[in-house]
Amino acid sequence: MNPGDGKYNFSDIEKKWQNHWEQNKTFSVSDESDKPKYYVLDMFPYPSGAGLHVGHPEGYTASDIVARYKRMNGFNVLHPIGWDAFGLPAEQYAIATGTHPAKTTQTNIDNMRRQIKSLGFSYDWNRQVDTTDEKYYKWTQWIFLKLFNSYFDETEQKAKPISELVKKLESEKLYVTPDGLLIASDPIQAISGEPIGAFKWFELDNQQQQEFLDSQRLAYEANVPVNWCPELGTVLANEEVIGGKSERGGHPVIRQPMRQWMLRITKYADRLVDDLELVDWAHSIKKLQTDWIGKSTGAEVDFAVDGFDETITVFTTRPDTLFGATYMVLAPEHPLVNVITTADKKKAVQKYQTAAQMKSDLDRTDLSKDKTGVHTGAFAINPVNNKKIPIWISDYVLISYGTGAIMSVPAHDERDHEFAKQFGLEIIEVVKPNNDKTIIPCFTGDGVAINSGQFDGLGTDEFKKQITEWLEDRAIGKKAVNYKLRDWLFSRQRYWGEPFPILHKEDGEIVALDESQLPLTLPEVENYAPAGTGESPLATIDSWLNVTLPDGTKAKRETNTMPQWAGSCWYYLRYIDPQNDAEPWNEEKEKYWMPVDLYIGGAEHAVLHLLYSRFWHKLLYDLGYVSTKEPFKKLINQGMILGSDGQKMSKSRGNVVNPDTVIANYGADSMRLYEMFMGPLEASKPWNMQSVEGVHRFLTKVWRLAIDIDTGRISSSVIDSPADEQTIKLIHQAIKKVGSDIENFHFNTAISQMMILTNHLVKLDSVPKQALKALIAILSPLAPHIAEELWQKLGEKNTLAYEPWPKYDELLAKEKQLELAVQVLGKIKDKIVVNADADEEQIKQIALASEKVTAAIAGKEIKKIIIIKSRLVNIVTE
RNA sequence: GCCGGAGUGGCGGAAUUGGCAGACGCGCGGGAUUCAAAAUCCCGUCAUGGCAACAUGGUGUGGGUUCAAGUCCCACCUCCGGUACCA
Repeated sequence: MNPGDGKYNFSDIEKKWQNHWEQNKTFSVSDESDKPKYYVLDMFPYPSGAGLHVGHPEGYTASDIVARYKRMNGFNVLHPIGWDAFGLPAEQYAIATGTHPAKTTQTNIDNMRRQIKSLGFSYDWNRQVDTTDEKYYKWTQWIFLKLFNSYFDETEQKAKPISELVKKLESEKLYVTPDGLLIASDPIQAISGEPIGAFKWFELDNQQQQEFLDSQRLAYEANVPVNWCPELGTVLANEEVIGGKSERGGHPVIRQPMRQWMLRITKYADRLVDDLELVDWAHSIKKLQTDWIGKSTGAEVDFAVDGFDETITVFTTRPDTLFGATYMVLAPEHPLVNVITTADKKKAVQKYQTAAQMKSDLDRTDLSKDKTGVHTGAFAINPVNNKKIPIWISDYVLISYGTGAIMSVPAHDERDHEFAKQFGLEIIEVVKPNNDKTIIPCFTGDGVAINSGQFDGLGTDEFKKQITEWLEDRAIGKKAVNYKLRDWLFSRQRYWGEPFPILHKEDGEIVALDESQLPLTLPEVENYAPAGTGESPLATIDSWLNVTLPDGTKAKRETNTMPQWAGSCWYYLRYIDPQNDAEPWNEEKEKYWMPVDLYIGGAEHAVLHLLYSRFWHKLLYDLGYVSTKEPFKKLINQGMILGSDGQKMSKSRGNVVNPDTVIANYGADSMRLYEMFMGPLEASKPWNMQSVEGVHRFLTKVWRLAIDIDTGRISSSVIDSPADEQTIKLIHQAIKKVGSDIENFHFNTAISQMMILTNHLVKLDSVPKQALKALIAILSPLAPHIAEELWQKLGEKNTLAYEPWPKYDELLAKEKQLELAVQVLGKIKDKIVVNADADEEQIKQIALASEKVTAAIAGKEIKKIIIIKSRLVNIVTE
């Protein structure tokens, strides 16, 4: 061995321990243990061709530190990783090159796995999941079948098997109304015997029964408007449409209804809001979800159309402003538009409807600074005062919210106000502010009713209550709730996704595959491009598409595939029992591991992924497959890592940092430490390569503290003798602070504290072995490779991974002597040193004895002396 | 526009939640070691004035509460993130 050979060789050390952990299956975790469980989950990555980005390891490092810390504290820790591997990039690459997406995906997974492994995370690699693996998506399809075969029981507010609904219908506990609603045959509900106009189950023919059941399923088919590009022969996502043209090629895109699969997430809207109370998430994320769901309470009101039998129902949150409704607006797509439009207006209305159809949802909002609209020529009757009000159409009213129609109160709604100004419509004020005398042009707040007949003088809340009753008494309105949340459009016209386990019979009947027929795997195709008919490439594979059922009838497979969200909706459950081929997970194991104790991931998934998986979880809960109402107990969103220029990292800016480079130059431990040292986990912060060097220097310092770099053996200055008082104090302070900082996710200050301890230890002539061991132990969750290596060099045989977290003594961590600031009127005049156990009187005497203090208070009267033990003394003078 | 979050040295950030502002790290300046360099170590580093002890000011801006404010209250400015006519 040559001088210097024993220096900190991170590459060898890190490789050595990564191999050691792998070969010894150090982090493979058992489902049976006496220890308390702890489930730490990372948002699993999409295996992109670009590989890992420095943003990924931030969350992964944080969760790994917690996982390792919890292991050392006696928990049985489940810490898995997997691959969210369906996705557009692999499919686009397939369209361009003909390479099977599975092949691209596998290459990318291999690369990303190598990168993740090179960071030394303590994942249980036996539990990897891959959403594109048919052994995995078999169960994604299984959950889809659960959705398809369930309905939502409104009275119990939970999902139930649709077979139970059939039983209730057959036994005539429920009837079906002509407009497809369920009503109870219960005598309380239907006082005078049989509900009028409702059908008993046997009164419906087979097709009607099927149609009715389909209308109740949590997964259903519907015609919904999509971005259809005839030129490209495909449906486009909203992001792929720019200014009404396709992003690629610039071809026109129209909003066209097409057959799509939908999931009835809206049935869970209330529970998705209410159960946020049960989880420990950042307030801002909860609010984001609540706003997304957008529950609003108000009333539905029927307006008669003058000269027609039809009525138009509107939804309003302000029924108290009914007297101010001076006109009405329908969405251009509203079905009654064509019925009520007068002959002289037909042309203009149709022109407007076509124009609206050409615009995407985004354009309808973004580009229109001025309100547009057309009068239909028809009039409605305001039910509160029988006034005739004009009916307009305008694209500021959305067909997909509420009833697709509004009553317009231009005096108290900004959008209506703007519209009325634009077209010179009447504005009547019906609310005045509570205390304000001045009339505000468009007052949208609560106040007191005016110009509202017998309701004048009522406060907004009271008015709402009374008018709703008034409407209900006359059967022209009722209380109603609406949500911004829409049913989830669940189908994509793509190849690279989970196929739906659904068959369409020739007579139109929809049949689900039996669970025993799963998985329904993807066929091989020649060409990955869309079929051109709005269908996926699957529609072009006749051998896969056409099926003959056992009874001889012919059917076609569903050619849509599921969106990328599907696989990520439940992966945290599969980790619990990833090899199980008989069921998605074992019940006992689920009870043991769930819920996820800590979930770390990017804030970009704050709404959709978390909402969708909560929805699926609630379905599974209702059906008895999972034991918790909510899947994720605690959620942390790591902030974004920016380039050194403070900008978002991107190829075009040339500020992307590749983790491989950092690991090659400084090692995984330095990388991990730096990611955590940058600042608070949840904040976004810029990368600075020089600071990486800083934490690297710290690790080198720890290494030299323990190791003689010439021999590579434990340094002769490390001795087995008791530490001095100061050292003991710093050790105990460090154990305490690092532990509590990890529990609170303050990794940056935990590292600072270890630096303080190390800076002290290197100054000592001899290093007490116990001090060194404590430092290594508390460093190990953050920088596990160097810690394991030093631990071993100190003669320890076992991995540090399950070594108990060092204990600290509160008394020993305390300062014996305290330095207090002495202030006069809040300004520091001097500092004094007192014993930690000094009482207030003693502190006072010492403080007043200070020359600088006596000088400062000379000639003044002392009014008060404030003593904050261990902090300061403040002398208040006249 | 609306809703969140944040503004602290040259930079990243600390500050027991109302109690010594700037911990820790980067950078920078000076020094030691070295033939020299790298590495390492030591000293300094908020601003202004002063050789210095020290004094004064200082946490986006303006006001307020308090013995005491980065922290609490009111108004405003800037940046970042989300959202987009949801009646």
